[in-house]
Amino acid sequence: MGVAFRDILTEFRDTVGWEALAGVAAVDAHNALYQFLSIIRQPDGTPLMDQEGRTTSHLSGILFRTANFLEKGIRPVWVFDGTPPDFKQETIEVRRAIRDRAGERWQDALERGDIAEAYKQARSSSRIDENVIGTSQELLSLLGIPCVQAPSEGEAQAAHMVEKGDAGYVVSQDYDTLLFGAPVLVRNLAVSGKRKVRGRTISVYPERILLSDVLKGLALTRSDLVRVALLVGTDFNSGIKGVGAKTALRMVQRGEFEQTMRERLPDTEWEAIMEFFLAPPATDSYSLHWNAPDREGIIRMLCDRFDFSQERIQKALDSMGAKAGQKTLDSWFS
DNA sequence: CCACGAGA
DNA sequence: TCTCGTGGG
Repeated sequence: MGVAFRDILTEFRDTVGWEALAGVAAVDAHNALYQFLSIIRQPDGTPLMDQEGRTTSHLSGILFRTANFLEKGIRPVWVFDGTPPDFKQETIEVRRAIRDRAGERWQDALERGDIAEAYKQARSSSRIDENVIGTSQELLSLLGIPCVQAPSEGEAQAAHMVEKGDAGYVVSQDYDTLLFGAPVLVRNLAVSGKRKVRGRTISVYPERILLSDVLKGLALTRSDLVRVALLVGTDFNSGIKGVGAKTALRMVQRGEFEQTMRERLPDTEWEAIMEFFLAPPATDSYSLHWNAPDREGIIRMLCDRFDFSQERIQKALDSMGAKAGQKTLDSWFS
């Protein structure tokens, strides 16, 4: 999921403090929701659920993440996916198959009592359905956070909003938004600063990537960067087996892109994908307004409907209210 | 993921 | 005061 650019971007990732991130952040909703759904689980893989068995992991994630963002002076706008381009269909089907298989393996692992495997498979089985989208938007609306509906890919819309200056940066774990032209990408925007990797916990800091640094540092145009992506594989095409980011970069720098595509990926109609990355559908019809959280509405939704603890929710709401009060509601929630 | 309490 | 483990729904 997402273009595998990590190996060529290491030197362009600078860690930044939270204070440098105050301002408007365009959140890649699909990426954030997937993160919440896959990670907010019990050790055996069971997600948070209400008494009726409806998943609530994403609601927990949204609430506390939003509280933290507002506390740190970050005003999020969530950008949701629209209709994917036709050439994404194959990827979508492959992912569905992987997800379904993971669901089966999760059950198998549970029956065997293999908890670690169960957790791993459960994560991969995460699915962002209409219900997740709907309840997420409902909660964000109650929190006073604006949502933008992308005509096509959310990452493209988020990139567009940063290019326009309506947001300072895109928040996503994936690098794809750079391909869509996002001038600034921020990753690892999680509060805890810790992550479990194979049992060990390591510290992670927010990291910022400037597209201009990447292009300058690698001596590439944005089209070239997309060419590298096409060789390693994107959401819209599978790349060349055995070719990673470093090899692909070398190929592009040597001007071997078209020949390599012709020889190794003859069935990929890359011109259309390239055009999509360079000039993706995006809309200007959105309005960004942040409102004070609707405390009672949030409690009705989370506590009355989804069985959240009233005490916990009150505390989270208090932390948001405190910050809002400091700057006066009008200037902050404009 | 995040919050919170226990224990150092 | 900080780290770590656990529960959250």
